[in-house]
Amino acid sequence: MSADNRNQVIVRIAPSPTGNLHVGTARTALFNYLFAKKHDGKFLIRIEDTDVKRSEKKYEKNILEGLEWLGITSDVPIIHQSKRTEVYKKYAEELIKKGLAYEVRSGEFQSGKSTWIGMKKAVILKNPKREIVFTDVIRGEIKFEDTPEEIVILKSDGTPTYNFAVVIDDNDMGITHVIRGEDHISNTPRQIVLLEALGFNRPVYAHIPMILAPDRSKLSKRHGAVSLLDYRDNGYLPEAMVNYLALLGWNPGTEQEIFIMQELIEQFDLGKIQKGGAIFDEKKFQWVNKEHMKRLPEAEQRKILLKSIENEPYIIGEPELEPAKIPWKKNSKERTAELLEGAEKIIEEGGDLLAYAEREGKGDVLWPVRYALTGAESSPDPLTILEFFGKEKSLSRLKKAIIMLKNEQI
RNA sequence: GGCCCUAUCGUCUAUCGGCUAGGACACAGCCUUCUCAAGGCUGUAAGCGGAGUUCGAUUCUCCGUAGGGUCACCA
Repeated sequence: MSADNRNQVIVRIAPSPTGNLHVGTARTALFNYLFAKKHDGKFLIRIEDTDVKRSEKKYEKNILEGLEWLGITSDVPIIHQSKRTEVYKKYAEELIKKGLAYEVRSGEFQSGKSTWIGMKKAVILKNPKREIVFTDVIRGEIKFEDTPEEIVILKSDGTPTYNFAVVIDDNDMGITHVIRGEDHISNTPRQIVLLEALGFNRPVYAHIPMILAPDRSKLSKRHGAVSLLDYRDNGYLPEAMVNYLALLGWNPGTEQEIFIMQELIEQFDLGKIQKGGAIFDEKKFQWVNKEHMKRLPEAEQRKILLKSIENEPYIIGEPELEPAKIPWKKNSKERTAELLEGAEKIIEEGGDLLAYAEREGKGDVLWPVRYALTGAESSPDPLTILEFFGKEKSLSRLKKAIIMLKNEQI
C-alpha cells in the first residue's frame, strides 16, 4: 500500500453524465462517502463530462439529485472535467516535450477503428510493453502481463481521454484512495503507466464488486428500476436505500442488519468488502425499507402509507367484489349485511366505526368494510381507506356490497 | 479469443484450519378474532469438481469448470 497514513483521506465519486444515477454508482458513492467520513477525510464529486456528444445536463442533475437524496454531498464545490481542458493540454505538452508522447494526425493512427476526423492532431503516449503489478485493498495483489504500446491521451478535438483525465484530476485533487467499481480493474494498469509518466504518486486502489441483476447478468433497464430516483418516486425511504446498498457487498461481521448512516460510518471497513458480485434483491430491500418505516413517527408513516396507495387499482378503478369473500371467516351473509348497514349508518353520521367494530366483533365488521371498499385481499386498514375516499365514495361502495349480499340470499 | 476478477442455502452473507456450517430476506406450515399488511413460532435449504499441503480442510496451493469484467480518439 502506497498511501501515506499521515495525510488526510480524500476520495471521490466520478460519474459521467451520460445516463441517470444507477444503483451501482450510488453504492460506489456511498462506500467512498462512508470511508471518507470514517477517517475524517474529504469526499468530493467530479463530473466526468469530457465526452461532449454523450454528456447531458439533465443527467448531471439527476445524478446530483439522487446523491443528495441519499444524503451524500460533496465537501468541496463540484468539479467538471469539461472546465479543465487547458490543464490536460498542458500536461500533454509536457509529455511531448519530455519525448514521452507525440502528436499524430488521425489518419496515421492504425490501432484504432476510428476513421479520419479533420486536420487536428491527437496525442499518444509511447509505452514499452511491461508487466504492471498493483495492490488492491479488497483483492490483494493484481498482476497484468503487459500494457498497451500506445495510449491516446488527447483526442483530435483537444479533449482528454478518460484515463488521462482521471489520473491528472486524482493527482491534482490529492485523491488518496481510489474506490471504484470492479469494471475499472482493467483500466488500472494503463492509469499507472500514465501516472508514472507524469511523475505522480499512486493512490491506494480498492475495486468493489458489481451489482448484478437477478439472472446474474449486468444490471440494466430491462430489469426494472435501476435508476435510483425511481425508488424515491415509488415511495422508498432514502435511509432504507443507504442501508440496503451498504449491505450489498459489505457487512460489519455482526448480525446487525438495520443501520442508519451514522452507524455505517462508524462501522465501515474497506477490508470487509466482498469480492464477488451481488444481486440486488428487491424483496430484501422492501424488508429493509419496512424496518426503517417502523422507526418513523406514526403521523409520518400514515402520510407515506396514504401516498403509497394512490395508484393502486382499487383506488383508481371500481373494485370487483366476489360475494363469497365479503363475510369475515364463518360469518353469515345475513349477519354481514346487517353489520355493513350498521357501518353505513355510522359513517353517514360521522360516528366512530372502530367503537362499533369493537362492540359487534372487530373482524366481523372491519373485514367486510375493508373488502367492500377495496375488493382486495390485502390493503391498508379500512379506516385509512375511509379517510382516503371520503364519505360519499365510501358509502357508495358499501351500498354495492350490501346489495350484492342481499341478492345472493334470494 | 487475449488479459483480469470471482465462486458457502434461491438471494445477501458469517466462518479468518477444528462445523452438529450461524444469521437475515424469500419460501412452507402453524399460532395470533385489533381486518389485510403486520407479529410470534417451527421447518425446508449451501461449501462447483479434481488433485495437493495438513492429524484435520468451506477455509491454504494448483488444475479444471462456471459466471462476471475489460479489450475505443466512451467513461
